[in-house]
Amino acid sequence: VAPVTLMAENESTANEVRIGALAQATGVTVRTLHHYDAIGLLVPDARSPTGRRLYSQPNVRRLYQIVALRRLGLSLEEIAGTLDQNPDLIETVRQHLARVEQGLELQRRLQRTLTQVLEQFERDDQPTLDQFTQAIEVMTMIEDHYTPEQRAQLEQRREALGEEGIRQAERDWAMLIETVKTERANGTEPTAARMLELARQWQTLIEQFTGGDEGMGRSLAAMYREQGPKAASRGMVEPELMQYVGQALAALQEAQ
Amino acid sequence: VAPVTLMAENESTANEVRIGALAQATGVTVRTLHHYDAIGLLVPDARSPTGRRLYSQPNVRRLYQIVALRRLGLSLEEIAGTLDQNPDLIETVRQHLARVEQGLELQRRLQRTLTQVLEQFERDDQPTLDQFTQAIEVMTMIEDHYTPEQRAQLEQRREALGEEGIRQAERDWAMLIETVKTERANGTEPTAARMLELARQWQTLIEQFTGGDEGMGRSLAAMYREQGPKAASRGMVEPELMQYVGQALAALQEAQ
DNA sequence: TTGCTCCTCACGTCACGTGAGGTGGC
DNA sequence: TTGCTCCTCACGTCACGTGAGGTGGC
Repeated sequence: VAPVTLMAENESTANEVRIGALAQATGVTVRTLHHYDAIGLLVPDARSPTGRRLYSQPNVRRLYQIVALRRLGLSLEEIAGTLDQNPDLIETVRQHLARVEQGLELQRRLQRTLTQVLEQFERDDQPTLDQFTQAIEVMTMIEDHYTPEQRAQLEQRREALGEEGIRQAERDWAMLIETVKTERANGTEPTAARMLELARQWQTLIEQFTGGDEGMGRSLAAMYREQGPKAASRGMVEPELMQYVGQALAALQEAQ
Repeated sequence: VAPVTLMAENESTANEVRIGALAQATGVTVRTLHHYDAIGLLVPDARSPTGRRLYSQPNVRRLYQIVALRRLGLSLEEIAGTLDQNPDLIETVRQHLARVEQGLELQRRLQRTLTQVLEQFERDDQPTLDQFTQAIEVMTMIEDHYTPEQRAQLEQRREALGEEGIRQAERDWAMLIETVKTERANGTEPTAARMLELARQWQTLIEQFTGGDEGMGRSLAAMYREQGPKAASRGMVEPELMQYVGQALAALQEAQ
């Protein structure tokens, strides 16, 4: 029996390749070929009497195709579909390209967010975790709600203001919000004269931020609408307070 | 017993949040919070007597931090490390940015490969799978071995040649290779006059491809060295034939 | 009694990597 | 007898999604 077995194994080497040789030739691992066999993507045409996988020439050709399509980033399932039901190849690749480009856009966004966050803290000492968290949320919100041009404008304005200017603006806002809160707690009507004056200040601060640009104003408004006042203002303004201020702003509009 | 239980549950709502409310407030799913609990990333400070998770204010704050860091694309493990052993945050982000940029470069490469492959077949009828596989391998090899400038040059040359020109070049190569194969099979010495003439033709075809550019020639040579003649020539030239031609080219050099 | 919230398993995802334990041919 | 190739399980990866089956408070 032994010689016959030997013959069989020897003869087969003519046209059939064993797994190790195939792996080496195509640059994939033996384990990968096991996997492709298991999922039915590439099942060797034959087995030796001792159970070894024997890959035929068509098997080898198919593997080259698999490897090539894998380079394009297609999933094994898509590859199987492409090879077995050969749908429109061009169309498959076109769709895949579209996916890749979407992914690229997301990555670029992430890159911008990371870069901006870094820039903001690079010269500072270590920021606290909460400062950091805030910065990330602000950056993400800006990416979500402003166009590239608007983002460039915001960047310019920040540079023009400088660190001190930004801090001053933050203080201005904090003070104004505190004052409004007090009035509300005291039961002042939103249409009262004192509140109209505060609403005017509110408007001025917003205009300082938008630079009087209407599109910027709309984006800001959309952000408050979609994220809610609390998130959009980084926790500084509760929804109820926003509504109160909204009434005062409306009254101011009418008065003008 | 019942009233006591009720009291406990009611009292706790003052400062502690249940999982549903927390999920809604932060925009994550309940399942995600379960997961963070399971891996120890965010373990609620308390449980109600009936086993419900009760998140304290510090728990909530931590979740906000987790969500923010997750937006940057950090893994949960990295987030845990950042929050618990607070290493240099800036440095962590800087390294992450570097990784993201590496990924971007790979994606851009893939995008180029896909675009080129598409361009090559878009106006044609459906190419065969093998033509397609070949094109992918060629594109990948070009991405691997040529600089962006060289790739632009190649692109220009292709456009200048036009489809017919490219096909002609391919025919020229195929014929020359066939002729050389025959000489070799006939036992012609690589230094024989007939072979020197063929080597001269070989050189001319290479120069046609490189445009006489030295850098391009070096890249081409590196490609043949690193990938092997068979892969680099898309199966047209076996290593033995390449060696034979190499000897003829060397002899030609000396003769000149 | 009927919804709603919450609980704990537990499997599945994608493409393999990495042992573990064993067999067959030089 | 010693390497080397090959074989078949089977667990692990990452961050959850998605049921399955059950409980407690309005």
